[in-house]
Amino acid sequence: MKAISKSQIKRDALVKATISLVNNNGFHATPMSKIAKMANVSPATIYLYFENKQDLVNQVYIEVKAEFSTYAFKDYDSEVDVETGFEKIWKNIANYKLKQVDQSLFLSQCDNTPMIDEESRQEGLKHLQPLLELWERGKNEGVIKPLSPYLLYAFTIYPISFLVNMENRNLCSIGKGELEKAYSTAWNSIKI
Amino acid sequence: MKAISKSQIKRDALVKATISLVNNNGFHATPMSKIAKMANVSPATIYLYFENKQDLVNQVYIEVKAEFSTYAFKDYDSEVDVETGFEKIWKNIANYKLKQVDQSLFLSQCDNTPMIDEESRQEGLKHLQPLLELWERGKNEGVIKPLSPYLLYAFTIYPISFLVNMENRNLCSIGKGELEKAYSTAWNSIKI
DNA sequence: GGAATAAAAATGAACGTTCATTCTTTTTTT
DNA sequence: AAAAAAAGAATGAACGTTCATTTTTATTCC
Repeated sequence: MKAISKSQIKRDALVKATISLVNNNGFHATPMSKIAKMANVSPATIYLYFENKQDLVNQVYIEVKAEFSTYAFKDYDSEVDVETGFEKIWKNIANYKLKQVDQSLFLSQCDNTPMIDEESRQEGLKHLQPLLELWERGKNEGVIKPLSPYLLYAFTIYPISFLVNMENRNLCSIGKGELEKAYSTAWNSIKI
Repeated sequence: MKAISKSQIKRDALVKATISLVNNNGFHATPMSKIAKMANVSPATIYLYFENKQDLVNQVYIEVKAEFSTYAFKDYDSEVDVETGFEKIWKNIANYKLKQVDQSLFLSQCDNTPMIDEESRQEGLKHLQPLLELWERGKNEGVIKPLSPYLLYAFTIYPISFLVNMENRNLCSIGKGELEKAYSTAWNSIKI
């Protein structure tokens, strides 16, 4: 059992509060005072852990993105055949987004607003490499259509965000069956 | 030629300024004073046209969404066969998003943040009816897979936003060829 | 081991700034 | 000359951040 320091607990509480409040109110409508209150901490304490508000969200973004990427490639073996590998990664991502709803909403807000530094955004992009390599291999093997990574991403991964957002607003519900349908739609759109 | 009143010109300038500034800075980091300055108007004048800041963005959202929907169904004939109709609508939407980049970015920000009232959001959703009807017909005729409208939207229309966002950040470029590839990927993913 | 003391962590109040909105006055239109 | 539209300056509230102080933790010495 890894010991978790007290200050790590406080930092985590701050990160969690930030995600929740930014999801509900947006970055600029989330005062430091509220973040502090939700984390049961004095406003001044935030500045022991983070330089300023911008630094706070940048760090939260990078951490959430890293957690997401780790989950995305959990139990993924890069030696496995392309379709199997793709299914693994796709379902990992879908499961992450369905389970970690707060994190997903936060990321989708970061990715669609000027809330995050361009630098931190680049930082968060790095982790997707294994998926890009899998696609490259798939194209070489003639299993995947010769499309740019952007197109592949747009038609297979990006749609998941939409579905999760809709489910989160209670506009639709995604059960096992829907998820399976979504997966085969995704694969269908890029397989040869 | 339709006469455009002076106050309509001013209102338009305010709408335009709002879109531009919100795209670059986000809703809450866009002060009324800057909107006024960009529209060559006094801050107080904004309140002759809009109740308050929230009302301003709500109205801008609804108007842009309406403009978008009108464009989406331009020259669309609901009698035409499903594939042809879908191609028409899809390409209309893609062209709108590629040409009206500012409007697209604004919408994508509104759709992914708590910036807009839930009420205005509902309002903006109404216009997509003809597409939903086309999909329904496609399913009945056995041309389109039996998927929920959310899935169909997620895998055909939503990806366009991703591509446009990427192009706008100069991360990729979408020419005629890419657009054609994107369209057939979209159709591929939902056709039987 | 436990009192005394130093260091670190945390706090709440305060500061200066910015912002949305309003009020009074001026300019433009009728 | 009256009415409408627009302006700029003023207001009060809210925010990010800092500062002086208190509380907690760690270290030293008996």
